[in-house]
Amino acid sequence: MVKPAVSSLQPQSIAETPSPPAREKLADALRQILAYKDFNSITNAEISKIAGVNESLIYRYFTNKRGLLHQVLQDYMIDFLTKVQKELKERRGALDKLRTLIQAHIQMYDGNRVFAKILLLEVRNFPGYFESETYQLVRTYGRLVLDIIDEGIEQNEIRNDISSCRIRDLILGGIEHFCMAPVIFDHTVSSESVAEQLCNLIFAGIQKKTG
Amino acid sequence: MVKPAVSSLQPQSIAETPSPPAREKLADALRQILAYKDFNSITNAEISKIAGVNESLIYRYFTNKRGLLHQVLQDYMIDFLTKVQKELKERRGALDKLRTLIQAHIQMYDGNRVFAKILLLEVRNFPGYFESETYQLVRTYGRLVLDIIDEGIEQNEIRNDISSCRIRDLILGGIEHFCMAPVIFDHTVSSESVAEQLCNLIFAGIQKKTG
Amino acid sequence: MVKPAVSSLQPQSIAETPSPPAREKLADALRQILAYKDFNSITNAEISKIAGVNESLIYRYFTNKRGLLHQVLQDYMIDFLTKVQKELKERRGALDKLRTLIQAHIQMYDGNRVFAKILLLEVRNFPGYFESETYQLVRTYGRLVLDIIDEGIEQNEIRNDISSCRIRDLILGGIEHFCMAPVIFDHTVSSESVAEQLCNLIFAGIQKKTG
Amino acid sequence: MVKPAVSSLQPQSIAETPSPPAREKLADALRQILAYKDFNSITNAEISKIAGVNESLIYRYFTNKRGLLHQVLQDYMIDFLTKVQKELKERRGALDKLRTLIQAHIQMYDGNRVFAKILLLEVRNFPGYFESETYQLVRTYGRLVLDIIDEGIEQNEIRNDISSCRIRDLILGGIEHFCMAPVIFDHTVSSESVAEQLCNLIFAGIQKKTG
DNA sequence: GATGAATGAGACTTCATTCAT
DNA sequence: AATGAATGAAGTCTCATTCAT
Repeated sequence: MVKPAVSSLQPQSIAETPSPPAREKLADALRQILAYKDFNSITNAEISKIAGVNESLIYRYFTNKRGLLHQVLQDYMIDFLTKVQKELKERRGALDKLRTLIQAHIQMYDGNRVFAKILLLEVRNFPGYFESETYQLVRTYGRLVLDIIDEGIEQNEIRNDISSCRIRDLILGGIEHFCMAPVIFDHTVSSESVAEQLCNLIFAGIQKKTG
Repeated sequence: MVKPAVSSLQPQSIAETPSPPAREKLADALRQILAYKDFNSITNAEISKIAGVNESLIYRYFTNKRGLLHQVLQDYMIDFLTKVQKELKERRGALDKLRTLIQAHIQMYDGNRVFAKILLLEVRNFPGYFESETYQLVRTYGRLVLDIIDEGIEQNEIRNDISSCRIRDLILGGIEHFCMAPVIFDHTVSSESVAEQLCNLIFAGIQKKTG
Repeated sequence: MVKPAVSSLQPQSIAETPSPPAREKLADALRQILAYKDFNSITNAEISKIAGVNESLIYRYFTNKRGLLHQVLQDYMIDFLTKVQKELKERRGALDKLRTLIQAHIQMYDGNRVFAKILLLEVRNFPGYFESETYQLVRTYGRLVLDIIDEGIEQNEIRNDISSCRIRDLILGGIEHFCMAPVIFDHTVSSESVAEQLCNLIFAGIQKKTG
Repeated sequence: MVKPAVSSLQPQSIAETPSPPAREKLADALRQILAYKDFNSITNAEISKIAGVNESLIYRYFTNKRGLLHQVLQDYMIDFLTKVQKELKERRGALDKLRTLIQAHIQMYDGNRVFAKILLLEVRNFPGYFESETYQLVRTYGRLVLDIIDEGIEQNEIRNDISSCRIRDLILGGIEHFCMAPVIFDHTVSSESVAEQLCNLIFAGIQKKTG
């Protein structure tokens, strides 16, 4: 009878046995509706109606409505991480890698508004999120950025008098803050020029003064 | 009577006739509960019980539970804005002003966790927020930062080859991203040293290269 | 979603798929409580408690409390109409039919006080009632009476110098006015003798003077 | 804390010391609103706003909202009774008196829709009504009709084989039933011709067969 | 004679969630 | 693997009514 504790979100493990159709249909439906509606305003009834499956299946497959949201976010996150890591493999040097990452990040926010909205607007207000497996994936991404910065410091590309965490905060925070308004008010973004400007600013701040 | 549109949350105007005690009691109660509970988990019953007033007064004075939240945020925001503007009056030069502002901002997130949580976690997922009078106050703050940067550009303190908006995004985004984790996981922050590091980074990025 | 207009009380259609137990339980409960309490004094909580089902089911099955009342009235009305029509089939001649109908009507008011109270006291003050499907049933009954009178006029049993509507008003109004006090103050009625008196009076008034 | 028992309606006595203005304003306001709105949909706030006085005065002057309604009805009833009694003084013979009364009654329903609606639709569903002083006035009217009928029986104008109560029920019920629809759906009534028809019918039924 | 704040209560509405089948 | 009924819990909303001043 008690509300399930927040921590009981059991996002399904990443590799899954052949999904029963209903599972995928529900995730598809939520993605589709999130394009024009905020999560709180979406009802289970709506999701399952669009999915064409029974409402209770949300509970069978995703623990609850939040779990479904987290699953959708997780799927997007895995795709994004995979893509970024692939792109980074072709780069040499921390600054080059950062530029690539920043651009990919902004492009993602611009090109996948559903992903962006979930990440920027929909999950943060739910305390259980920060204990979820999904959040661990987001932290993985944060560590990836941190690793690049640390590599840059080691390679003398990046100044070593400032905590690398702070540098990462600036990069990710800058990107997020910039993208927030376009995502909220549905404006497009010229991702390349913005990435260029942000890199220009950040690199000027973090680059090691040679000589 | 038509249902009030989300945007009509009607935050009370700033200067108010002697507010009835109940109004203040409700706002106090919500502030108090937000210290240990997220907004969604707080019920109207809980708020009014702690306030020691009748539940329906939430609707009389704040339209609904969200409106009460927005009012609380607005009260904090007004205090913060007033404080920052006062401090800025004693500063000369854009960089000095930015340093003052960044430090005040971080100190606020550190010292007033309820304010910080509302701003960083609780309001963004509600679409009506971005049409509220409360959000306009937040934008006022954003413009304040922008004005300082523009002043700095005019005075040749800050480089003019990057949009001032981008600079602002970096500053505010950096602050927010840094403060996010401490706010979520209830860690303290050594606001001075962090402000110092962020200023150091940002100023290196935005300062006009002389010569 | 727009608030449902009063007229959309949506009484369920007469022939229904196997009604879920809860639906019937709620109707039963209201009938039971109406025996000793007026509709306005009955709360949703009381109805659902006696029904042993959840309060919200009132809204699922009947739109609202009024809708439940109308449904109960409609069920009674259908039974009554069916019974009267069956009895009338065995009668020949308008006056004979009227006598049968008048007696059945009074007997119903006497024997089913809940039905009587709803019809005489509880629905009239609600404007939406007169646009409801339930009210249409009541009008159907009115037309039935009218048809008998018209038949009587055609067959020269009933005078043709007075509008048949007026005759119907007299019959139905007389019955209602007579039954009002017994219903309100819970007195019994000797329906046969009263029906006899009313018929005697009315028939004397409406009969065609032969010769 | 308990709801006042229905019987505690204390309609003000008929002759009153010079009414404070507010009292009359409230009654006027209710009369005015009842012209286009049913009693349940009218709020105290609305009444007092239109009256231009404070809401609480309803309680000072009329015990509660119902009391105000009853007072308005009572005022109308007194006027009506006075008028009818005056008209009757000029008539001789029971049938003549009944004709006068029936016509006055229908004319009242037609000419004063607020009075009609209160009497036909708004008070009956409130159990306390039947214990109120106001209802006693209505019964007074009923007795007046009865007295005329009894007089007619004594004078051999009216048949003596039927209870006079039954005759009264037929008269008053017939009038009410006829007027119900016009009042509900706001149609006008040609009171004279209707009165004529009803009298024609009723008199044919109740007249003593001479010879 | 009057006011405005506060109260209590109940209707209404909507959901997420659970459960029996 | 799925379904539909039922539940519990709040938020929302609106009032009549009371009370202190």
